[in-house]
Amino acid sequence: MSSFYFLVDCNNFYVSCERVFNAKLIGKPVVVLSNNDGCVVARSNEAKQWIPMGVPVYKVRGIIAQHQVKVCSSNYTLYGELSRRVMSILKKHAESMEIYSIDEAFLEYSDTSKTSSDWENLAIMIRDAIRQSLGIPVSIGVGRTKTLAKLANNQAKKEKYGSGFCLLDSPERIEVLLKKMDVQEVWGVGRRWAKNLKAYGIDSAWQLQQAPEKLIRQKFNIFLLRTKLELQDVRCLHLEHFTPPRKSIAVTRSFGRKIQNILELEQAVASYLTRLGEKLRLHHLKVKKFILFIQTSRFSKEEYYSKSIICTLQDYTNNTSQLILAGLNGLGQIYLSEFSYNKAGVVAIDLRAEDVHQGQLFSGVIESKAESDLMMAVDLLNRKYGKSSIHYAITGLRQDWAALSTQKSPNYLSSWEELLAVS
DNA sequence: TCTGGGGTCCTAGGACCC
DNA sequence: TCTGGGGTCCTAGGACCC
Repeated sequence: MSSFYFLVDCNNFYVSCERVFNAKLIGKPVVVLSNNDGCVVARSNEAKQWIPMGVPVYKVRGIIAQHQVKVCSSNYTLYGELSRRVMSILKKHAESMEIYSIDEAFLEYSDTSKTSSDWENLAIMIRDAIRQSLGIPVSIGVGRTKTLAKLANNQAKKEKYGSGFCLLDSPERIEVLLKKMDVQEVWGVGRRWAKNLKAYGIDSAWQLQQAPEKLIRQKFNIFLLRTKLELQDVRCLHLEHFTPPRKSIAVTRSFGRKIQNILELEQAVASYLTRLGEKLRLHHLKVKKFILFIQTSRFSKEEYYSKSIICTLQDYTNNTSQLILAGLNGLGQIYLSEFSYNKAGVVAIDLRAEDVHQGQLFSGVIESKAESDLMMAVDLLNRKYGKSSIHYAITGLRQDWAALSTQKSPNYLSSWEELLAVS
């Protein structure tokens, strides 16, 4: 007998986080918006009936007003902090655990003598522990494979007045659930593949489980084959106990308005590279190459332009001035003055741990201690006195091209100035 | 007027090399 | 004039996830 996986997933996580600190949001329809205040990225149960996931806000302004839906800008610092607390509670209840995303974790239990009701009691205990200490509701799906645990979790979330728990411990239960589930609800099957699968007559999760291996392998790929096997209760994916090293780190943003002027574009690129430098230093990484891209809006009627360039540093670095120098050089090569841009970004690739030294014998660039000390001092001051207290002049003072975030909740947990006052 | 951001992995085509 | 086969790298794009 193999072990069981519990997939614990926080319900409407961002909305639940906002509710922890603002009781007025409880029981009301609430949505949380993306960075740019552009799209809806989380909805409370009350809001789900009217507002689709991912919809641009301007399309649902009317509905928001009509039903008095509360609107929050996203506050990732707050969500990250609450996530850390959820995970530390889960860890106490698990034999081993993998943090899968900001609001989900897989727990593994190998005790095979437990009955169905033992598993349910364990799940209820975990759920109540998190609700009581943090006020965050969770749903729990249980299965022998990760894919089945995910699917069980989907089901647990659907049961409106149920326990938020679903267990798949027998072939009969698996069959009943898979027959109810559309193939697109399976973890790893997105919109495109669902459409292709349906063209082969595979509409439900059950039909995918039953589909010939040869078809899946030939018309799709090895990933989907693995998913199919996991639906058959054959374990292909295991718990990942350590987080693999990052392969890329990105800073990309849409602007609050369109930019045509290269000077403003330079400000944006320099700002993003400043942020990239901070992220690199935070993760103790250095970069040799980064992708710089600029693009016009995909939704605009005007001609679409999207161009990227790989900027190569002389040596691995996390020094902001060197990043900016290389970035501005790259920007000059891809910028065309006839377009109005709505987004830019930088993506660090070719990363290396900070402590690996491999000097370039002939490059003549050996990073001085003075330079890295300077970066450390800048990071320290910006953490202490707030973002961009110290910054490069090229990043601009006004930044009126930057996107807005108008409904943001305070950083209740991570900033002394914004701590919740109890009177 | 206003359509997110940050990841992973795979594939296909062209350039170039032997 | 005939124009192979296999490898790598680069670039762009597409699929998926949260």
